[in-house]
Amino acid sequence: MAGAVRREPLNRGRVLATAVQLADAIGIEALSMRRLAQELGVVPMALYKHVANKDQLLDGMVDAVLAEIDPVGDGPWREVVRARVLSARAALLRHRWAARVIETRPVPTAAVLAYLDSMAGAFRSGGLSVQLTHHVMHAMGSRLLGFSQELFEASGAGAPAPEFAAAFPRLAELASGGHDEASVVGGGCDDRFEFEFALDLLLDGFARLHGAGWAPPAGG
Amino acid sequence: MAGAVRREPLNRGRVLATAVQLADAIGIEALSMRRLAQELGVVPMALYKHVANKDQLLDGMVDAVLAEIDPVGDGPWREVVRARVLSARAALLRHRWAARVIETRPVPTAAVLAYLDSMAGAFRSGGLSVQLTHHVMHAMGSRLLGFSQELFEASGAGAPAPEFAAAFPRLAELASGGHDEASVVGGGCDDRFEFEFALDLLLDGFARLHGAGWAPPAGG
DNA sequence: ACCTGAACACCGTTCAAGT
DNA sequence: ACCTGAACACCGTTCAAGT
Repeated sequence: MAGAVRREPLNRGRVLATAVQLADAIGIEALSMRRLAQELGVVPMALYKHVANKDQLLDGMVDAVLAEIDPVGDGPWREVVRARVLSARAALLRHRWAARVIETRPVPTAAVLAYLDSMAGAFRSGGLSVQLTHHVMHAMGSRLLGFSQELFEASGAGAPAPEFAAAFPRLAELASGGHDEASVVGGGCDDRFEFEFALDLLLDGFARLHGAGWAPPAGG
Repeated sequence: MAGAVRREPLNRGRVLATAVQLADAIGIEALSMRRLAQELGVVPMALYKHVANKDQLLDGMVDAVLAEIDPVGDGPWREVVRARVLSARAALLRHRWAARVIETRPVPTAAVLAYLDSMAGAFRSGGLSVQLTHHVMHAMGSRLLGFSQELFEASGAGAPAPEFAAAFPRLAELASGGHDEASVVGGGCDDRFEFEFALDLLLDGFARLHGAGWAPPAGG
């Protein structure tokens, strides 16, 4: 107990793990280098010995989240892809800020590329041609990583306000009628159902094209 | 010429129009209230008479871009939706920052809701049930507005670097083989083709479900 | 009615030191 | 080798004035 307790020295892993937890807790927009330093009981500049700058911190945080996704499994390509995407989705739901950060990063990290590479491999191993796999990867887009941005938040409350229904009648009828009662506990909508609906629609489409011997359009 | 030239007074429209142009020119991340004020030859605080804060400025900019999208046309729902989505895509390509800002806004503006309402109306007018329209709107996600985030930029150069190909062989083969030569001028990939591939796959899937009398799953 | 100036509480980051 | 302190050039925004 003589003098201050000797802090265990920082390292990159501790910086990243703390950044992930802190972003989970306070949101990504509130995560600053200064706030993170404070959380670690350190002066802001101490972080720069372990992380080149804030961009590299964000990249490291993304990689930490990706590391939580299950590896590709065995079986028919459709099931392999489906299971992995849902595993990715589970990881991103544990860290709500991650989808936005991934979208925002200008250059993908090696871990993101490795993930995408393994997904392309799953389609190719299933027998899809290079060309079809290329288009399929684009068509999946962010769904490969288990997310797709929502243009309108589920917005909690069951029935829309009267002014809303008057101004946007088509949206209002969707909000009230989109799910049968059994699946809507307390109003709102079943995000997992919506995600799987689109995912399966896409996978069905890919399977159909593949089964029909899809080839690039002749003209160009 | 006696004294300073009298500046014409600011108004909300001029603030928003200048903000849109400035974001086109310098990028959204460089667009600050201070930089915009400078562009208008005015002190930063002058803006706050016409726009409550930066969030409201961004909302106004989004609405300005949405106003460039063609209204819904006449015809079969599939064609109506397809044409409108491609019109939205054209508007968003004119303002590359807009997709990111739309994704980022926590609450949709009235103009965004009106747009979505009209798209829901297009599906409903085509005879799709409320339930199917609900899922269809979710499945379209940001594609309703003509964009879908790319996890990897087309990344210009035709053939991937050798180190890349070694580390990510499945991605490398897609990069080189994804398009036939006629459609790939100078390497890279045809974004419009990819967008329409996914769009048509989804629309085909919706039409198939609708034609087959799709109803919500029995169990819940 | 519209614009200004100074100030506040924040950012990420550089540089030159401390132990 | 690792951490610190002071400083720089930025943010968005409030408040109290100016014309």
